[in-house]
Amino acid sequence: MKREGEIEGRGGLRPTGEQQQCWSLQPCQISPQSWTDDKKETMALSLSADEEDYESESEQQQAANRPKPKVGTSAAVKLPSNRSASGARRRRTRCRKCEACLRTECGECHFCKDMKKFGGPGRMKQSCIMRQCIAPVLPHTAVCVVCGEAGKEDTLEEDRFSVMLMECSICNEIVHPNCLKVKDAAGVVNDELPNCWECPKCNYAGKSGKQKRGPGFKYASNLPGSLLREQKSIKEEGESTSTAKRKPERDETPRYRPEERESLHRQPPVLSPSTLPRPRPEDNLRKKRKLFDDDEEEDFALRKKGQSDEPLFPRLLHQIKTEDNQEEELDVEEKDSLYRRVLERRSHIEERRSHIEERRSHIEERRGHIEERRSHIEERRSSIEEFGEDRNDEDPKTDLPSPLKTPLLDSDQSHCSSPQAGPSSEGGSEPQDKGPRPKARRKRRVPHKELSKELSKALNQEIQKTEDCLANENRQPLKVEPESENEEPRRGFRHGSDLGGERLHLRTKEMNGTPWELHHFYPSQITPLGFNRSSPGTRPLPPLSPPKCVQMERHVIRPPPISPPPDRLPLVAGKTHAVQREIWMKIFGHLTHKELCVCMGVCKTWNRWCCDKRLWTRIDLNRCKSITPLMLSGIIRRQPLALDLSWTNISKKQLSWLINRLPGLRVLLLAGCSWMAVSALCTSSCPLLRTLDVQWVEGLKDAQMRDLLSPPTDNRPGQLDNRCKLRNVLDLRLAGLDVTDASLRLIIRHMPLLSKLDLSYCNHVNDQSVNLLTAAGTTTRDSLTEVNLSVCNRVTDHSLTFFKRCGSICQIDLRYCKQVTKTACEQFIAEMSVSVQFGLKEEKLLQKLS
DNA sequence: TGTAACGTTAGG
DNA sequence: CCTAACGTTACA
Repeated sequence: MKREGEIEGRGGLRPTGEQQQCWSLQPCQISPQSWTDDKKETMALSLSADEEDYESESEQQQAANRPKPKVGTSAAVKLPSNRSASGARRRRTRCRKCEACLRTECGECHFCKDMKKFGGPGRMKQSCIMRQCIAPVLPHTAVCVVCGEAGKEDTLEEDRFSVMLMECSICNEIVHPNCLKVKDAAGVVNDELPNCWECPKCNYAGKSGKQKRGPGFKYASNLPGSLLREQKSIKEEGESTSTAKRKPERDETPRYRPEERESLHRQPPVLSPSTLPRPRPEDNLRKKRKLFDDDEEEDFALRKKGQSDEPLFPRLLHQIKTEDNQEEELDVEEKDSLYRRVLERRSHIEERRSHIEERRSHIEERRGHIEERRSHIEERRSSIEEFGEDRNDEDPKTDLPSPLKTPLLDSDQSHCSSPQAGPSSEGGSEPQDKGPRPKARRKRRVPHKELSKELSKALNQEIQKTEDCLANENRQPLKVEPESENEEPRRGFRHGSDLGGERLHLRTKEMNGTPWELHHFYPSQITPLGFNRSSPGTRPLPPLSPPKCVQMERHVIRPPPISPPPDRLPLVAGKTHAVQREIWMKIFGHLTHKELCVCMGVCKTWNRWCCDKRLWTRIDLNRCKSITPLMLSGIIRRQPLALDLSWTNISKKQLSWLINRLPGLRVLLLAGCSWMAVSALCTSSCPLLRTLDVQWVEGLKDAQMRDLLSPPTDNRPGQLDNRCKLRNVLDLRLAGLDVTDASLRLIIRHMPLLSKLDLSYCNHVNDQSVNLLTAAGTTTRDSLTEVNLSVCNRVTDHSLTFFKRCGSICQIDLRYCKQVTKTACEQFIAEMSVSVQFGLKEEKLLQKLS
């Protein structure tokens, strides 16, 4: 019943011209301007609640300019005593219960500033942005147009719906559903607004009114902190929210229900349900549902988004929350889109944050390198001393502030873990607690501006020397492709560095790590609220805009140190700790990455030990919203074998840069990334890659698959290799891609070792595809051990006969394949039992019994 | 198209 | 009566 893209201004009710004709009980006025909205099926309707006794001069004047509505057959009934007469819309009022209503005015927003109490002229007469009611209610004086009584939902526990007042968003009539004569016709409840529906009369007449919104939308959408802007932009960009455009997409790609999601071992994103029935007149009256449960709502909002002050979000959640299954199914799409909007907003903020962070860390990095260079000189002077020194010796705790307490980290933490972090935190319209932070940050930066040009020039030279020096020493590239040099970091450096930060120098040097490494390794820390894991089934924001990685090129990478780490922990007076490094390593092996990061802050030796790549074989940045250069360098330093960058908005450049520096990478997970990013694999070689996960990569189709599998375009000397870049891939995950047999042919040809293939949710995959994979002469016929074809609706029972040809097949996942029957699976088991014993682990999930 | 303005309503 | 602010129009 809800359709996307219907967010509109506070004007709310906007009947179409057609409706307007049937709509005639009250004089209504259509402004000329509103006709332009007609295309969007919207037409402004100026209605006063009691127009019969309200005819202001201005209104009368205006009326002359407006097209007059056609008056219906029935005479306009003036019901001065009954303000709920059809056509006259009751103004809604605050619910006084919702999160927004319970807030106090922010005093900072546009409207607050206008208020007299905040020293403004008081002309705008609008509610504080932060207080715009989520669930505006009918006024207490509203009564049923039929029986003239008020809503009685409070008095009756049972079937409250029939006795509560419902306002039709089309004809504006307020009635008790029970008081309606036509009982078998369907009313469609608008679950975005309390007591709002499309009444049976209007619904039966096929009128489609726009849904009323609560107050606040008109303005909120244009002010900082509003998600509505994003909604709007979504609507505009590619029309992704329009049902018209979504429908074909829906037909192409199999979608699934939330409950199915759980049962699949991988969790692809929530997409639209395959069917989204638009409520039709013949539908029965919707079951009433719990619309506004504040507690639950708040709780949910907190869980999903953090303690946001953004008023829209709880509203969005209303839409998500439903009680009956049918509704739930309907809402998946809505939920998806809503979350996308939320996520989009969030990612935007994250992006900006990370940008700031990047600049700051860049400065840190450079500082660190200057220091490192110094320490290199020191090292040459007395390498023994270098190894012998204990951190405490050279840097007593009294001098070195705890990393957690450095301003930088303070601010990092405030970034990352602030429960306030959220869409609304950006625009400065945030109330109360938001104030000090930006100011504090600005304060820190004040001295930066005092940097003299000469000083910065000298520093830059120093940095350059350091970089050169390191480049020579480490035989590893220190700078990434310098082609897109950007002045931004330099500026940032000039204005943004704090030369007095000797402590920072020390810290950077001592830790040989970055703030990120030490404290931000994990997404749960990086992203506010640990949002990354909270909604496993939700498709995160498609990486529309890759992170701003302009600084990346300039970001210096510290490779793993060449000199072996000390075998024992140096103590004071040249003594060493009794426990050997390898023992420590065993202990560290039991720690989480987060804990390792803490350990890295303990001392220099631990710092090096904890960076041992054995402890970091798998780095998981799944759903980490922004991948910063510091993270990239952290990854390089640890040289993981497995890297999970799924659902991140990593850019092509970043990924390309990474892969080229991770020659030993075995597992690369890029689910849900953009094709733009994934295309980095086309030009880079990762010969040892065993697992490649590109499921749900947007825009990855046959043509892209061809690029991915064709020999590298990179023809640098020594890299000339006509073989497929991914020739050693054993495990390929293509779930949710629009790939056809053309891609499968390429895979068969170029991935001779392919053992596990995930084609779930691939709508184009059919029996012929299975035939290809198992055809005589293909390597996949014998190499395939696990094939996932779940939710491939074109696959039928026939595929099972093809699988009989597979020599090594151990698992065939045909769950949720509509055309695959249980009988066929059983038959497969029976026929295979001659050579191999198979069993059904789940319905249509065939597994070899060992 | 976005925003300022304002008449008027709702609640107390 | 007051204040708050909804829903609309006018205008830049």
